[in-house]
Amino acid sequence: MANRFVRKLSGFSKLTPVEIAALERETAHPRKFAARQDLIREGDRPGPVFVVLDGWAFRYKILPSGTRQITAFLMPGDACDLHIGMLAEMDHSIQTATQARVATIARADMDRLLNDHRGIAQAMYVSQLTDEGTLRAWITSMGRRTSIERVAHLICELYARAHGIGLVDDTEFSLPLSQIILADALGMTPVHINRVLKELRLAGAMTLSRGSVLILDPGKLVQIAGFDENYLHRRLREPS
Amino acid sequence: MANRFVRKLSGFSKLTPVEIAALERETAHPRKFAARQDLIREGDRPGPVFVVLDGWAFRYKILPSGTRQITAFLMPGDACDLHIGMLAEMDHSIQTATQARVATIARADMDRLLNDHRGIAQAMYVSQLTDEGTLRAWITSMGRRTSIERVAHLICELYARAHGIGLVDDTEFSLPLSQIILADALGMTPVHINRVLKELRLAGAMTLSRGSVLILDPGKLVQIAGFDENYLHRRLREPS
DNA sequence: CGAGGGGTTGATGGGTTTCAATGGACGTGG
DNA sequence: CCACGTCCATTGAAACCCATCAACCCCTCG
Repeated sequence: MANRFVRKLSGFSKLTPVEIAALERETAHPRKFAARQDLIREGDRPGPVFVVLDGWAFRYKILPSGTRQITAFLMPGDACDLHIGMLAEMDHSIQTATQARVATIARADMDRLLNDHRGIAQAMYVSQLTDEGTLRAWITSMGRRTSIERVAHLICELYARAHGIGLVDDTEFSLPLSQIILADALGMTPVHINRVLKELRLAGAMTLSRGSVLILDPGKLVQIAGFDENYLHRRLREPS
Repeated sequence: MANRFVRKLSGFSKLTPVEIAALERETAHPRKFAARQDLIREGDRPGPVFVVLDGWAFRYKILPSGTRQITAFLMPGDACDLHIGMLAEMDHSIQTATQARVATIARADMDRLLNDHRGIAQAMYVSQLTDEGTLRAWITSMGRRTSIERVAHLICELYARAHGIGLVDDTEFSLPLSQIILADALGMTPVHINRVLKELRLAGAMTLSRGSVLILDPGKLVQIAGFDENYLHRRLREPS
């Protein structure tokens, strides 16, 4: 059974058995990290590419005032930027949210993967465009959606992404993130997140408890969020 | 004299005369667009890569309610994503803000540029990482900065970017964007943008009038914004 | 000269933050 | 096995930032 990374990339491009084997070879020796550990910090000189195989992590920035803004969640299968090694320094930090298994791919190995395997390159580039689309969707949420719409939209996104890598059990999936982390991702206070979650529960749309989301009414949740999954680019382009 | 696109890429990687010539050849025949014209719309099938040589454009998304969120500004020298042609459909729209000259590079030509010229590939990848860093900076602004900090931060960013392509005249630069456009970029209302600009003017930090920004007190503006330009990646990585 | 787009200012209301307090869940050590 | 500390979830009350509504001005352009 392929690991989550292979599974995710397979969703973006048809991979040959040789390509799958190459990816699994490069991620065969992950390292274990405890929760709340920085993989890399803003200002650090970038090293190898990180690939999260199990557990959750997030990208974040700290402001002069000390407040934190989370800019992305990394779930199993997600990787940081391919060309990270070209930069002089990181412009953000990455931290584990839970215990996690993380593989690293050295710059030279990454270049070889991209050059030798057309399918891998294609999948990774689409994956990168999806990450950018997600950043744009987050900006749109923060700028123009109300707090309840924002929360609903994030849950829809995480559900769709978890579904893509086989992490969803019917209408339920594991979301081991505290309300404090959700607040820092959505630009809200933990207090208000709590009230909004209560509202979504009372509306019969969804519940979040003990680290797991239960979707009660998918249609209602999507409608509240105004969710359109096109930015996740799960549909492959057909040859013209 | 090299065009703005070449000038911008030169800031990210040392380009050989051959590479510069190749870039100029590919962008030698720009097309003129009037203001307020969509270059491409959400849902469209992507075509060639766009390169803005003169004038301003922006990426945006429209929500179900009809409100607009701008997710990025394209100033002279900026391009849309390199691998846009791999996607089945666009997840956002791009529109000119002013009259503009825009070149297009076909997918095959772009692949050739990237494969044949190491310097061009490097510059474009760093440029892409910069775009992503900018998206993260915007998320951070929208989530955790007050309205005056947000406005100041955006102006700092645009100043720095304009400076990089030689568009700044000492402490002044052209910013042909209406307060309505700024509002849709910053997740605020035009009314409130207006009040914040007044506040920045009264504080002696900057003024914006008749399409041009005048920085009165750079230190004060940077301090209000909490601006750190590291995410623009203007410092090249030194060999290890 | 009228129409339309953009900039400016005032008054009002509401969505979120802030401050504060309580209780539950969990792990650790006595 | 229970006491204790810590982290997190939850709820209430009050303050505030910003959106909303509305009016008026200026400028440009057909």
